[in-house]
Amino acid sequence: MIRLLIVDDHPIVRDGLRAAFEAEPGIEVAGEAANGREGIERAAALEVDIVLMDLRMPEMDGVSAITALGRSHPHIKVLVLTTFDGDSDVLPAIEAGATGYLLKDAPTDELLRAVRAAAAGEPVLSPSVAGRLMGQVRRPARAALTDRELQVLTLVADGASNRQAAAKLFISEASIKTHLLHIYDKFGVRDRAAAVSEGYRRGLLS
Amino acid sequence: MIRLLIVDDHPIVRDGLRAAFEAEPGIEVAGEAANGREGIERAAALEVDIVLMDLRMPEMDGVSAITALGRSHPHIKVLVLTTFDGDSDVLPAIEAGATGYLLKDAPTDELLRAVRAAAAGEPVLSPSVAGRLMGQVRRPARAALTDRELQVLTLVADGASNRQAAAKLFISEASIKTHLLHIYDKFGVRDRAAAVSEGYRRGLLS
DNA sequence: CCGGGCATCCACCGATCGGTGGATGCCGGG
DNA sequence: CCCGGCATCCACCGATCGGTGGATGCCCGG
Repeated sequence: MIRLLIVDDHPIVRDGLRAAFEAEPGIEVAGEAANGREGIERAAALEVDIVLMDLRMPEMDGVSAITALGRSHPHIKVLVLTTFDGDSDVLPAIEAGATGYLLKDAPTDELLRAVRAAAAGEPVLSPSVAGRLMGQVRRPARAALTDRELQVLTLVADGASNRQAAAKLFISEASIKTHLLHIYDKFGVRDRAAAVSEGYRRGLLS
Repeated sequence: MIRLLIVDDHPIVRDGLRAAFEAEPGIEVAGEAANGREGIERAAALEVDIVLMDLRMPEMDGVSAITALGRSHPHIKVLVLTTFDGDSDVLPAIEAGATGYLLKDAPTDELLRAVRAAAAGEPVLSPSVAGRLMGQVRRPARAALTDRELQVLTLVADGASNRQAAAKLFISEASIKTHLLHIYDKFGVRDRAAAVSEGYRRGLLS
């Protein structure tokens, strides 16, 4: 019997998932949780085998929860189940140790197969995610911004000139420019407007 | 008997909703649809009273579907049911004639009350949406961009200089600058980077 | 102990941008 | 029929930005 934990902040999604598994032989929904923190607690307490985890949740997001679970209970498999095809957390989730990645618009039987596959230790990727993964992996590996660079980018997105950003961060205008140039490099763009755009697309801004 | 149509591109969400209503006396789930186009067809064919409509869907989005339904079948009530609190289509949906607006993380009983209220002709707003509505309404009324302005903004977001944008649109650089100045006005910003940022925040870019 | 990543600073230059103050033609609503 | 919104174009100027090619000090990890 595969013991399952559903972690999602939307009651409706939880209900839908529970309904999908309820009738299924060999799979048992052991419990639910509405955020990452609850998810970690219950995954341990209920001794589950598989966790179905949403990424965007209050309290503690999915990626953090996956990281924590991986440390404390490395035998528990985590299947990420998210709404967004364009979700910017796809890669972080996999890096954090997710066993698989599914989109919520997957048909129910694909869900069931995925859970069984994950229980057997196989990695699971929905086709669209697999495609994105391959595309991203051959890319420069999504250079992450440093804290400082993100601060600068945020200020620029809010309309600050280099001078104003410098004033807010108590550093010189020259440093702002350097940070921006580094950001341009990492993003593969040539000006602040495109950098802001890329920042949103990568989920670094909002 | 209230006849209901569920329109959402995620089978799991449809299942969850169907399960929530199945047991409910006086409410009958007459059918489901996976996108706006199907939704319009089935709403008419199945003679439903209420449509539960997601906004983000392939083929035809929710706002377009609501607009079309409002024209062809004004007596059918549409309840928007979306995942995102920060969804930028909240206002367009209401302008398009949605009877109500709910977030999918609403508890099941709130859903039921909402459907009954909508059937009775009452407008339905989940508290968080009501708050945002009020906040927005007192704001400058979200000046919409013209088609041309949006084209320019999109190009700028992709890193185009004024000159490059001009070349792509077969107009002069001066016109690009004029369009940008109009955009700055409407957005209340002073430079292209902030305009791009605002474009994303308002859901005009992605 | 030394290399490398990070944050910080500097100067100089050409290119671009934003601001101002116009003008024209088209179209649709009052 | 005229006004207003929209798209288009023009010129000019100062401010800002992006590019280049450096430099320093810090701290972490091999």
